[in-house]
Amino acid sequence: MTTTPARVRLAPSPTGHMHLATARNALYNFLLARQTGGQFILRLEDTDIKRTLPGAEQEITDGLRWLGLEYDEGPDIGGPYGPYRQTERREIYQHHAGALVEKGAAYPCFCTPERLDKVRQEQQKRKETPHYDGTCRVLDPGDAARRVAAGEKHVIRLKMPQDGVTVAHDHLRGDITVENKNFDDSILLKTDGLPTYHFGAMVDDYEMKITHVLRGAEWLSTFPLHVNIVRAFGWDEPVWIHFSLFLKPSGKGKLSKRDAAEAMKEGHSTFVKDMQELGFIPEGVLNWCALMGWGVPENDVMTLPQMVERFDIDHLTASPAAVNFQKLDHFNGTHIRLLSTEDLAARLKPYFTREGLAVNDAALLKIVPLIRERLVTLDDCIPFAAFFFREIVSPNPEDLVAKGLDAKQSAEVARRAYQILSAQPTIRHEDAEPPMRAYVEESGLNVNQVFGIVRVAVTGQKVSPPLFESMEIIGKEKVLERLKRAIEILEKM
RNA sequence: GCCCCCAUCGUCUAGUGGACCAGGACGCAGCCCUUUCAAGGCUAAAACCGGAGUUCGAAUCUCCGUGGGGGCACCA
Repeated sequence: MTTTPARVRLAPSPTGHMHLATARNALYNFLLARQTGGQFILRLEDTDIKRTLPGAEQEITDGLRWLGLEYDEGPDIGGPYGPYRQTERREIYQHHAGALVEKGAAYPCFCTPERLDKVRQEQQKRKETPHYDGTCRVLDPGDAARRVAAGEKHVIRLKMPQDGVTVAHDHLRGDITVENKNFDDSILLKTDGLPTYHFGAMVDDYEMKITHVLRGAEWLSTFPLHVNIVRAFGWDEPVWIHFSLFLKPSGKGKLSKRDAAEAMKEGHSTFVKDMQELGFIPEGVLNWCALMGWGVPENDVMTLPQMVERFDIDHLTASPAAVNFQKLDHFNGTHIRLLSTEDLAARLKPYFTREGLAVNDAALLKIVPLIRERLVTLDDCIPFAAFFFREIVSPNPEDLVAKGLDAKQSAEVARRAYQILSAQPTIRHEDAEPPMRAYVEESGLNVNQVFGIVRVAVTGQKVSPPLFESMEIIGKEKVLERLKRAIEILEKM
């Protein structure tokens, strides 16, 4: 276990919806920070102006807060190493890029995008790997400096070593060795003066004193480049960890936008913003995400504090993981069952309100224990408990007819139930159930038939929480009213 | 095409050379409980990608295959 405080960061681009994988990455970073008493930092990699989407930053900060992954430093809360948006850090990158050019480790490049495109196309035609041809690498530094001073458009490229190998060390995967001839002289600073991801991230990780870079495996192929940038400066390297990617449920390819739409049809999503609406709770989502890329031998139901305690960067998984929404359902239901009655009631209330139902708080507190173990998602409270808050229920007439009986016989059962219940001083379940059971005995019918009719009459549905406890909450008056209405329906059949 | 990464039940995973006829979880099947639906309890089926090597001993180390994934932008 790491004991020195870790400074870690989540560095998303505000270019789309906050993805599940971002949540998982945030979680792992958060866990390491909390476990070591370090800091979790949010930094926005917003250097691709064209792709930056309004609202995307808000979605990320909202998503993190909803999940309970509070960050210690970030664009909206500031911190000692700000600003935390890369577009606000231009001079810092320019300063560092200049230093690299000074050292001879980088150089200005005046090639136009059009020329580069042409070169690329020709290379592809010759079935070569596309790469920068090095035209400006060999320019005289003095000439280049004069052209820059004259205001000529240019980018800054890293002067990569051309022979030998680069060995980059990943904490999870060990040494990754790549021959340097496979590298390009990558662009560090774009014509617009903003850094590319590669450069911006390395500079900021250094400036922000990041100790552990925990990110997805999509960065693995550029990892040696990043290491070369850090080494060109002579900076200390952080601990690098590239964890597993999330794959489509089929395991074929990484999650895409299309998969989000597909998942929505089944009441799931790969976007964090949808989770709450779909009735998932942060505890469930977090537990689910945590176990894709990290395995525990036993007791895999964990709350955030428990995860903080047990998380271990030495036991992460390197192989990609196919997402399994059934497992999300399972963890969500499990964590719902772990909530206190008051907590669950408070979380359920908005879902009733959303349906236009007026919630009686005292009743809700009594309802929660009845439906708790039936909920997979919070919005399941509607099919299970909406009837408590409706004035009338409208049962499907056919559902009122018990199996093995006809409408007339069923009406008779309902009438007897009405008599028995109206004769009771109270409708508390301990009072109401014994006489009803006695009636079942003497009638020769079975409990399913009798209780089934009453259930449909009183709740309006075939599936409901336990009948007598439910009737107690609904109240004698309403129960009798609903029974009466059911009798009328049956008599008309 | 080139480069890199990965490989245990259908899926997520435990496993760091002997404690493994491979453990847990989801899902699936059966049973129990039960007024419906759940939840819960019990039981079952289900995996070390293939081949060489190292070793007294390999799921674990090495190599080669195969399969899967990621990347090859003035995107991140």
